[in-house]
Amino acid sequence: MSKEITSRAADYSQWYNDLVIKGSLADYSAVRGCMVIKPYGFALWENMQATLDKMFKDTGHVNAYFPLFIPKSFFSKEAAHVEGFAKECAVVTHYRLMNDPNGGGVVVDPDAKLEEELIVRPTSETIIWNTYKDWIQSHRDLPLLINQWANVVRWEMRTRLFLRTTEFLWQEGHTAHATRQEAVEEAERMLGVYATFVEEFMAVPVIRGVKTANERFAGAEETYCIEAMMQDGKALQAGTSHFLGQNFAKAFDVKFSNKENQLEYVWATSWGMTTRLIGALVMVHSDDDGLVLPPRLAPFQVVIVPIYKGEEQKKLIDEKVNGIIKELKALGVRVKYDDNENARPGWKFAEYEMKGVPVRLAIGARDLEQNVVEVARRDTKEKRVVSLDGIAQYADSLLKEIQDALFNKAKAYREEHITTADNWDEFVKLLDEKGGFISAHWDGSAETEDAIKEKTKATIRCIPLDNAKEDGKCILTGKPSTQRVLFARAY
RNA sequence: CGGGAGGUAGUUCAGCCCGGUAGAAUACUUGGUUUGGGACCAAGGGGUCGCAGGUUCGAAUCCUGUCCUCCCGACCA
Repeated sequence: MSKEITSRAADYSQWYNDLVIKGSLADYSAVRGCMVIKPYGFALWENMQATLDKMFKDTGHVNAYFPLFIPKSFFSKEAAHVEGFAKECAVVTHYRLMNDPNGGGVVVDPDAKLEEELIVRPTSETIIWNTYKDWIQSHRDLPLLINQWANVVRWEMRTRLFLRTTEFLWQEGHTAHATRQEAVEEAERMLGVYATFVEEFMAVPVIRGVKTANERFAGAEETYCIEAMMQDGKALQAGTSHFLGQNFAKAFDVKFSNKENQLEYVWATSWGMTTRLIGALVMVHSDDDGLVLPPRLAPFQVVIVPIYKGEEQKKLIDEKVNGIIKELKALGVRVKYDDNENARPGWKFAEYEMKGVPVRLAIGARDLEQNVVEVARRDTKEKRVVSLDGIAQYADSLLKEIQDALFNKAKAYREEHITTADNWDEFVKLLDEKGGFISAHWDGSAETEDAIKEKTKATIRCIPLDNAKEDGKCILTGKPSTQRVLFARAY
């Protein structure tokens, strides 16, 4: 990487950190690599959770909860899985503290050593499949469609707010099926759910695809993914859905009797989305004035700021605003009336822009006289004076307009940043100067993929699902290829 | 784990090179005036300068060690 690109990346990181912190989403905590999600950020997460949870239930899933701790031995049952996760786990070795006999503090009681260490889950496949073994006997027990909302811990070397924290919140779906076909369909269905959520609610366009063998989840036969493009031209994996084949069923001996009374291993999927998506939201839509949140997920969709001198004016404004709030709520709009006397209007304007509230209404005595209100939209920063008559409907339709505008803007940016490259020089130049996805031929071998990563830091983000077949030559080796794949530098 | 930067008031940082009473902005408290884009005036509270040693009459400042944080890389959702 050139010096210039390195410093640009650092600037972008700084920009991103500032947005997250000043936008009141989260902050660093006292614990290495962990963050505190603040109430505003958590409200955003709750909206995301609620939306996804409904989508899961609409597709037949139910929620359950499995333990935080996983016996170490469970990890040795699936070889590929342990290979993928063993290096980055927090391990519980003791269960008691004691006063330090040498003075002051508290130390781990050496007598309280656990017989078998417990792993703080980095993902729950093992504990869940150990449980499924007891739950599945017959084809009548299938399919088993379960989701869990939980926290997991991965001891990553380097962390970034939301994008890669030591502890993060997520949902993980774990399903069991009688046939390969059914499991594959489930994995594809959930990828569709994710794509719909990210595009329609987060207003972030994604590319649906499958991972190459190198990038596949540890223990999966196929990993489906959605890939998004950030404003700095780097890619971000926004969700994955795995077809696990019979790997975990075999590792944990989960068999069922089919209709012919023959024992078969079940077929599995798992799929997950995390608080990382909040980072994606920030990186895709925000600008130098702060966050820009999509209306469908914003904790507050409309904020109303009164401007007044004296109690009398305030009273008149309150009266009018209460009516508007009622109408907005009837339309299902999340609205906040900020009549806090301690902050002045200008301060509030800046504050809500920083927090990314999609629509702001400013209403003062002057407006009341003329029966109007100032409407400001966050995405374009456009201000317009609008009649108070029908203002709720106006705001509501403006929210929909903003939602669409955000998606279209992000999509236009994404489209501009998918470029084809037909030879190595072009490929490298695009990566260094433009970034984004680069559509290029690859000979299909893991060695070539590794070599490209080694040379450029770019990885194959995905092989798009609707990929057109096209004969060509691999950009690195010149060997024949049947289709283009998407490369990018990624988070 | 490698490379870089840094740890001083709640926060952001100056002071360090060249040792001599602990600073600014902002935030906070009180009072007043303000209120259409982060107001102003006045008064006030708040820091064992990351930690431990060393040099010195004297250390935020120099030396040694150590811990932690951020950024870049490797790893990853």
